Amino acid sequence: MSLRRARDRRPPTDYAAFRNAVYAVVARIPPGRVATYGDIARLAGRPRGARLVGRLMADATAPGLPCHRVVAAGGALGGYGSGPAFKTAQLAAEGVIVRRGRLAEFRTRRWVG
DNA sequence: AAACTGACCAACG
DNA sequence: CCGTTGGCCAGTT
Repeated sequence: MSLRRARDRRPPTDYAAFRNAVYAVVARIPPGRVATYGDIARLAGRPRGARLVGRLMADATAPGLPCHRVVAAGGALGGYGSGPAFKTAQLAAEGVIVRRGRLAEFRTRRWVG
């Protein structure tokens, strides 16, 4: 059989299914809690798909999807279509404080399913 | 078809 | 605690 790099690329996942899985996971993040793009990717079955999750969030049109609860690794804020100030405000409304682009208490606020 | 582009991430210095 | 670097993966040029 042909050698494949140990790096072991892509389990053959189809994008549509992955997208649905991502939406489903994001919808389950409780208010006042957050998950990272990488967390979502992993929970949706694509451990190295963090960037794809970012794309999906950027494209997401689904109303009511709490994409503001999806943040970057290490407790950084991560991006947001309507700007970081808006994301910060939405998090603040749930009691999650963001200072200098960092989440306070990220460790304990993080939701891992 | 090759190069570029992200709402990313971990390792390094 | 910053900034850089290399890797990631699908869409867009």
